[in-house]
Order: sequence, then C-alpha cells, then structure tokens
Amino acid sequence: MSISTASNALNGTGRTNAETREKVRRIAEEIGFRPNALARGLLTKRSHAIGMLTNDTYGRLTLPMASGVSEVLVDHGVSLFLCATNNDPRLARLHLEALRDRQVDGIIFTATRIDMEPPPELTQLGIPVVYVFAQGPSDSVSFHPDDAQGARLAVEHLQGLGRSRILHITGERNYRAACIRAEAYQELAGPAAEVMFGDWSEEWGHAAIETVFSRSGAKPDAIFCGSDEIARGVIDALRDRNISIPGDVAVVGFDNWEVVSRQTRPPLTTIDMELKELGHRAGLAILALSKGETIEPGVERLPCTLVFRRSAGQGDQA
Amino acid sequence: MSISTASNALNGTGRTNAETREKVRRIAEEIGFRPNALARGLLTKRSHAIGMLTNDTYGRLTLPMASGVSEVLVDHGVSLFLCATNNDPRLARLHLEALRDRQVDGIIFTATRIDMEPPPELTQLGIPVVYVFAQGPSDSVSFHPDDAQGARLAVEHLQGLGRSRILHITGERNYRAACIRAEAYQELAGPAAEVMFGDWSEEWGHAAIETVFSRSGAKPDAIFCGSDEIARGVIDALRDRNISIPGDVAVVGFDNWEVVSRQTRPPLTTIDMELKELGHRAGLAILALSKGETIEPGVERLPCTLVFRRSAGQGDQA
DNA sequence: GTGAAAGCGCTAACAA
DNA sequence: TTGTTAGCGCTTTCAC
Repeated sequence: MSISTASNALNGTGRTNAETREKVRRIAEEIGFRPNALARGLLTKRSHAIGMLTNDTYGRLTLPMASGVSEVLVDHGVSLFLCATNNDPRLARLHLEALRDRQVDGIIFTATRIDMEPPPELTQLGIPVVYVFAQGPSDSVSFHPDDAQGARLAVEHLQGLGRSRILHITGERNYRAACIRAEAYQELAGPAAEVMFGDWSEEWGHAAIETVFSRSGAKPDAIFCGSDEIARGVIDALRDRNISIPGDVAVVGFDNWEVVSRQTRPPLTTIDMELKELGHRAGLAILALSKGETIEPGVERLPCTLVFRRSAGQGDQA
Repeated sequence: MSISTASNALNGTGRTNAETREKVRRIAEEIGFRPNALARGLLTKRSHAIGMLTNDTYGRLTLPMASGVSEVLVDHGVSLFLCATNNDPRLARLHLEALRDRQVDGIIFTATRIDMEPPPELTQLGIPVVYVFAQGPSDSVSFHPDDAQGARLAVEHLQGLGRSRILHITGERNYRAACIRAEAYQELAGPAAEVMFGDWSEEWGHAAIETVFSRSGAKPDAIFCGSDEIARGVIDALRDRNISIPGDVAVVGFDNWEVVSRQTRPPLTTIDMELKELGHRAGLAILALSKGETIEPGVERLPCTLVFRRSAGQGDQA
C-alpha cells in the first residue's frame, strides 16, 4: 500500500475504498501513528496554531480568557502560544516575530483594560487578529464585556429592591470602562446621582465611605462599586460604622473575582464579565478568520451577568 | 548565490567567507527575511517550542510561573504552548497528543499543589519533562518552593521579634505543603506549639481566632498563617476583638498574593514563594534537557523570601 | 480506487 | 569557499 493512499484514507480526501480506509485507520491506530504537525503545516500553510499576546503578568483577567480560548481551540486541533509581554515593547516585538516565523494562523491580542493600544506592527503581519479586552483599530474584530449593560444590571437590580439613593464608587476616571459604567449608571439613576472616581483599591472604597458618612446630607441606601476590591473596602467601612448590609445599604460589586467577592461579609452580589465566554468567542472568531471566513468588524460587547450573593437581593444563601 | 550558502551564512554553520556572510545578512535584513520555523523544525527535529500543562483555571499560581518560563524561553527563540486542562483527563490527553504531534522539545508540568500527580502518559512520550509545583516520578526533575525554609523564615522572624507563644493556623492537612510547613514550624516553635488545620479560606482564619480567644488558657502573641487568605481572616477577627496588630499579636502570612496581603489592615508581612523565579528555573532546565544535556534528577526546593509589611516586624511603611 | 512523483522551505552532506 | 544534491514527513496533482 502506498503512502499517499494512507494519507487519503486518514484524511478522508480523494477517493478511497471504504474497506481500505477502515484497514488503514485500524493499523494507524494500532501502531499509534500520529501525523507530524510540522510537516503538515509546512505543506498546507496552516500551522493550526494561534498566538495569544498579553501584557498581564498577574493573570487575574488573562488566564480565565486564555483557558476559554484554549478550550475552544483544542477541540479543533489548534494549539495556543502564550506570549507574555509584561508591557515591554521589546518582548512584544520578539514574540510577534516568533509568531510570524511559526506561521501562526491567527493572533489574539489581550490587554488588561479595554483602552490599551496594541503594538502597531501587529496589523502589518498579514495574519488575522482578534482583540479581546483591548482597543483594536476601527476596522478590526474586537470583543469587550458590555460594561454599560453590566452597570445597568447592577443599578436595575438595586432599584428593583426599592433603593432610590444609589451611589457609585469606582476607579480611575481615565479608564474607559469606568466611564462607560458611570454613564450607564447615571442614565438610570438620574443625572444628580453621584459618581465618586478614585483608584481601584480597597482602600479607596474605605475612604469613600468615610467621606460620605461623615458629611452632612442624605445617605445612600445602595452602593454600586466599580470593582469587587472597592466593594470590599466599602463593606468593611460600613461594618465599622455598624451600618447593616443589605438592610441599611445594599452593595453590588463588579468583577466577580471570587477570592474577593466570596469572602466579604456578607458575601458580595456582583457583576460577572464572563471572561471565559469572552475567550470562547475570541477563539471561535480567530478560528473562522484563519479559515478565510470573514467576520463583520467592530466591537462586540458580550453581556455581563449578575451573581447573587447576600450583599444585595436574593442571595443564594439568604 | 546558492540557497545553501545563504543558509550557512545566516546560521554561521559551515565555512563562509566573512564578506559574503555580511552581504547575505544585510540583504536578509533588507527584505525582511525570516526562516520558516516549521521547515527548520521538520529537518532538525527540534521545534524550538515547549508545552506547559497546567490544571489551574484560576491563574493565581500558573500565570506568574508561566510568564517566568516564557521570559527565559523567548530569549532563546523558544515558544511556549499553553495547555489548560481544567483538571479534565480528556483535555490533558488531547493536549498531550497535540504536543507530541508538534514535536515539542520539552514539557513543563505544573499543578496547583505540590502533591498533585501528573497523567501517566506524560513520561511515555520520550520528551523531556520538568515538574513545577507538582509531584513527578522519583527520577524526574522537579522544582518546588522550599516550604520548610519558608516556614522557618516566618517563625524565626517572629521569634526574632521576641514572640514566644506562636500559633500556626493553616489549611487542609492533606496538602503536602501544609504538612511540610507545619513540621518546620514545630521544629522551631517546639513540639507543644499548636497547629490548627482547617481549610484555605479567610473564613477559617476568622473561625480559628474565635476558637482560640474564647477558650481559656494562654493566648498567642504571634500567628503564622498558612496562606494570605487565612491571615486576612485572622487579622479581621483580631481587629473585631480590639487586639492590636502587631502590638499584641504579630501576624505572618504565606503567598504574598498582593491583592490580599497589601489590603489587610495593617498590610501583611508574608512569605513569597518566588513563583516567577520558579518559572525561570524550570525554563532553563527544560531548555538544557531539550538540548540533550543531563540534569541531576530530584526535587530542587527554591528559597522563599520574607516580605516585610506592617503586621509583623520592620514594615516598609512602619 | 490507487500509487508514483513533485514539492512545501529549509539544513547537511558532499562534490566541485 | 561555494554550489549541488538529497531529504525531513507530509499532501496533492495526475497518470494508471
């Protein structure tokens, strides 16, 4: 039997007798034959590998996304190169060159904030690119969490609980996501509703509560926080003041970062950005692009979900 | 000029006239020539890629290590395949097959606890393997944090502060690391020193303090915690009881997970496992093995470091 | 339906 | 020192 017949049989290409095909497959199985991906890639111009460029050393956002991407790819026989740039342009260039040398079928660019710009060389490689949690050029394919919808989810939930004096304590004003959420919040809570920008820390949550509750005027009956860490600071500060949660003040966070949101007292109701799903979608998109299919460019915003715990609303243990 | 002369010139192999070599290099640069890694790998049997198998979806341990590995590899022109198994044996098999098909030069197996066993197929591939934060076979090359040394660092630090009634609150007894640390602690603190096993949660830290401070008997003047999360629970519980930290009770954690350790009040003095360095060492090791060099097998335990904050000893802001 | 032959882009012998 | 040749392991015409 010739080598090309075997190839045809295994790949189902060309015309092959059903009988021979079975035989070839059986024997291949028996001897544990596995085609050499390098050789195949060399010939077909498709390496069945894609690269993921990330600037996140810390992993909180990246790894859930990466594992989402990986999950989708592995079932299509596609592998994932992890390229950690640590925000170093030299490393980014090095990785990009390596990806080109390896003939990857596509690149996923990930950042840790949605307004972070990718390296300019990226688009000049002639390799399809998908942007996740990052700002691509206007004609590119990007996936973001739907920050506005997430914020609405939080505010509507609080309003549904009968709260009317909702305060928004969030992170830095120069983060796009913080602004988007703040705007969505104000649309629902009214323009008079107050937004307190600060930084993304627990400490800021704490400090903000000190400010609000030591000044005169009406106090909020609900607080929507820009991150779980901020929410943690808020909750701790409220507890210090013997303000009951959610009785006096309901609290909703943002991130569903379980190490924080499960551990607050009471556990935190919060918004989940569905990072893994973001990864799935990005994986599917890059797979399609690598096959030459076209995808409508633009930013697709994937819905966030509300995770009920006890700091606001029908908690799962309440 | 022939194609093989060019190859020789670029790779510095064979004998080449310095003049031609320069010329070739210049032109290669000019036209942006980059060798096809697939073709090269096919011929040389070295793909210059290595795979990293991890069961960690969450990323807290994996990503710092992975970025350490990646940092080392990228400078040697070696790329890293990320294989997230999510603890699913089917996925592990799938990834392992893919790595074989791609002729990776080596595999790094990573787990989230040092006594987690790797899939048995792993060693039968004929590909060098390095184990990090995981239990490899006895004749394998493994890198672990030095849990015993880390624990000693913590206890000695507390003793150096004049504390004599040190308590150890840690995680689950069936984690190897928990036992190693507990033993090292007892060697220094004396066999009468108490170890409280529980789970790895903040809640457990809280509960342990309730127990200790509501029973009769001498109270500890220092607490060494098995994780930063536990330490956070401990600190919160102590604060609830108006016990001053570090005045009445000094606290040391384990992990230096900054999102936790920076945010406790006061900030947490803790043990850092140097995960990135672990990644560096693993990267170097797999690189050496993939070149056919031999490395003395066994578990190499890399030293932990003590990070001073304010919950015990000379804090950086104290 | 099957097999011989060509060739993907490169490196490594060897001959010139 | 340079060029010629063979071949890595596979897919893909195209005769048979």
